[in-house]
Amino acid sequence: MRASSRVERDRRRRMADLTEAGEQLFFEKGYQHTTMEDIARRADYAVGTLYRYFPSKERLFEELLYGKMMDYCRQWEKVFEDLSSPLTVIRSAVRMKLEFFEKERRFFRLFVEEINPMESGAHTSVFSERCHALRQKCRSSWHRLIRRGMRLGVFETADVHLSTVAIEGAMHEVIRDFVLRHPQRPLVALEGFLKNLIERILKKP
Amino acid sequence: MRASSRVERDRRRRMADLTEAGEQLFFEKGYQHTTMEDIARRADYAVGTLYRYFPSKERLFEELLYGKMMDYCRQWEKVFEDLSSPLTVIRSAVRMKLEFFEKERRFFRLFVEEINPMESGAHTSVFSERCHALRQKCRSSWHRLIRRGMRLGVFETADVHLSTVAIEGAMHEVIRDFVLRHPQRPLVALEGFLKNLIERILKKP
Amino acid sequence: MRASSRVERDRRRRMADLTEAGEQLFFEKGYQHTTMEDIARRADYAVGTLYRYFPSKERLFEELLYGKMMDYCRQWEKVFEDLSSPLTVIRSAVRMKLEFFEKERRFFRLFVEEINPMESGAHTSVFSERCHALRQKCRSSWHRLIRRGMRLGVFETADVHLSTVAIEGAMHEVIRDFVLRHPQRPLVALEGFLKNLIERILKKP
Amino acid sequence: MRASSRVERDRRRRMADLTEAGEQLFFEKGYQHTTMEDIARRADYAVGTLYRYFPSKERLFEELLYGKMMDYCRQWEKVFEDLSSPLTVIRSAVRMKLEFFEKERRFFRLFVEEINPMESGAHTSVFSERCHALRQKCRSSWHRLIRRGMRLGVFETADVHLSTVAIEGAMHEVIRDFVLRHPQRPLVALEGFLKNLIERILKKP
DNA sequence: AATGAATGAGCTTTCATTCAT
DNA sequence: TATGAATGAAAGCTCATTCAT
Repeated sequence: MRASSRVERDRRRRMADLTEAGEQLFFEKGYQHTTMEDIARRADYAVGTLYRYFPSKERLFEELLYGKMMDYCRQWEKVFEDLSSPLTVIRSAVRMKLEFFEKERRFFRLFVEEINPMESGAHTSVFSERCHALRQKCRSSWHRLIRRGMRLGVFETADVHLSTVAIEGAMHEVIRDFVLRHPQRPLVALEGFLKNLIERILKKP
Repeated sequence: MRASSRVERDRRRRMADLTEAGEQLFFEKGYQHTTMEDIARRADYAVGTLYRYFPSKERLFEELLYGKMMDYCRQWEKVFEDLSSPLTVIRSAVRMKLEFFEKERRFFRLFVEEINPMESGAHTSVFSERCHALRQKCRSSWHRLIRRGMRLGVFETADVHLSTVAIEGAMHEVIRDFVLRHPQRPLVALEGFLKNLIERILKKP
Repeated sequence: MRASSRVERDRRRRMADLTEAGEQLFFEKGYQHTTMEDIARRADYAVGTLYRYFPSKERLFEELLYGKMMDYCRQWEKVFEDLSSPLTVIRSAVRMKLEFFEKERRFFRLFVEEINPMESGAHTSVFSERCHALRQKCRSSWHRLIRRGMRLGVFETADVHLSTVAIEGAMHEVIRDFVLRHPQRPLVALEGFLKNLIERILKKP
Repeated sequence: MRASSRVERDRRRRMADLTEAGEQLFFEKGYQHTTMEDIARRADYAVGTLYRYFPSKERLFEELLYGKMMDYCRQWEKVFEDLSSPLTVIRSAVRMKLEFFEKERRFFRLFVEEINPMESGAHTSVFSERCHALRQKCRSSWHRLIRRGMRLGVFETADVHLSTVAIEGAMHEVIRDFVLRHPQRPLVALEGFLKNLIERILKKP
């Protein structure tokens, strides 16, 4: 047990090394222009080794993506466990999202450039089932919050799912625009605007 | 002059043939999986001919994109020339967008899957200067409308640019979600929701 | 018509160049150890060109094989058109086979080493449908001849198919053994033995 | 001696485990498509261990082949020790061959698909010297039998070596054809045909 | 101007073998 | 002695682009 757990831990660490190298390179050169050899070299392994850990380039990418989404999701859900006023939760959610994307600025770029569109993916299979599931989970938190707000009479009655989608679309686009325009400025500058935006979308006047 | 204009006309027609073939195939198989030979064959030209009209695959794509954006932009601007109540203009704009994307459902799929993310394009050069310019132009119409609304006291005071970005992000995401969920239903079903959404974002309570 | 026939002819010639290079190399190094690049280089083309003519290495091999089998089959059938005494036909067939394999010594080596076993091919798909069909055709000639000989009372009654198979197996093994033992001696030395062999297998005592 | 013989016995057993696993896999997936890792896993050893017992994949295969050929040879020679009428010996030999191949149907498939052609082996070295030697030994039995038959005036005078080769070629091809056509039927069905075949090839009319 | 055969660098993936533990 | 992670050369195949006709 001792031994196998060390083995397992080492394996995890190596996978992390490799996805880390992948992340760097995907970010620097884009998914298409990153080769498996690039990644291997960056991580200081041989190509063959890569294939001992990931069955394909696509799956390596998926693993990286899933890992980040897990992190994000965990934090997101923690925020929504808070059962105080919906408006408070929204503020926390906005802040959490900005902080996460701040820390993962590189990943966010990757996300909006390559991953998000893959979701619709008639032509790719990178956005796997389990990634979809995570996305659903995050959206469900929104659903529950919005429904609670409606029951409390704080939020206007409207299509819950569409509202969620609209809010996410708006936030992502605003963050993206900001990142592109002000690559150096901290995202937290958007906090006020986004909080207001969501309130306006949801709140009973 | 006579002759050269006929020549020019033929040239345009051929370019249209080729971008049309490209559009079909990019939609069917994705940009990456469409080859120049595919396009040539579909349009019933030779590969070499393609290269007489477009210097590269990327530029062919760009041409296609630019053409669609021009169409879109022209209609968009016409809508915003209307100087009646901002709320009326919004309703027209929503309807126009939905109708355009309805007619160009294929293109819209392409847009959200492949083009939109290219905009940020550290890794591609498909979203050209002139495409950016068109996008700016469309956004400017929003800017002007929102400012007018503010002056009229109909709209709340807020960051004009960010509001524009938020509205566009929200709309695109809602449409995308709808298209994926209900590939057959007409987009016009979203009209009410979107109009309300924008009003809530902008209107003074 | 004129032009397209020239084009077609050129294409044929090029395919012949390439299969010829393939044949040489497959013979020299074996199928497995011959790379597409080897073949391209030998034929003085680029790898890509190879793939304009053959969709895969396997299919290139199959084409080569099929071409040879066609040649063989054509000559074989001509021999069996002769309706004189079955024993005369057998003598012609033996001579024809020896001459063909003499001319195509290289190919015969390839045949017994790599192709023949592929026929059973649980693990390969090089021996295509149409190759099977050709083999059937050749065997049918034997069938007909043997049946005729039986009707004429010259041949003993026995299982026609099994007899054919036995004769072919015996001939191929004898030729193979001879080729390996006496790489320089002409195959025609086997004529007498093989003719006798077949007669003994078939003839009424 | 005591200890080392136990060690030696264990070593034998392990080698048998490994060749057994190899045989299964070579049969299931073909030599080319079977990897050393497959074999190791099937036999429940580590890859490295495989290399402690066999210096290469090729040699592992050779070992397997040699083992089977030894078995075959031993039985074969026993049959030919019988000094009764040559025709009786032929009948026994046919039966023994059919029984052996029946029991080792898997191996026979492997044999005709992959091993037999390797013998001529310009391109492989699997059919080793010692395998050749065994084959020679088996053929020598035929030689002796045929010569005895000639001396006894039962067999026609003919080239002894070529006759042997012809008989073996015919038998193998007939069995192969039968196995492919009737994967389920017992090979013993061929006994009559093969015995007759050989008699006709050898017997004085 | 139109053609389409030719190019060849580049990709992802495989697997027999090694060697530190 | 047994292990199995690491290796890396080499394979088959693709396709944007060129250029002689």
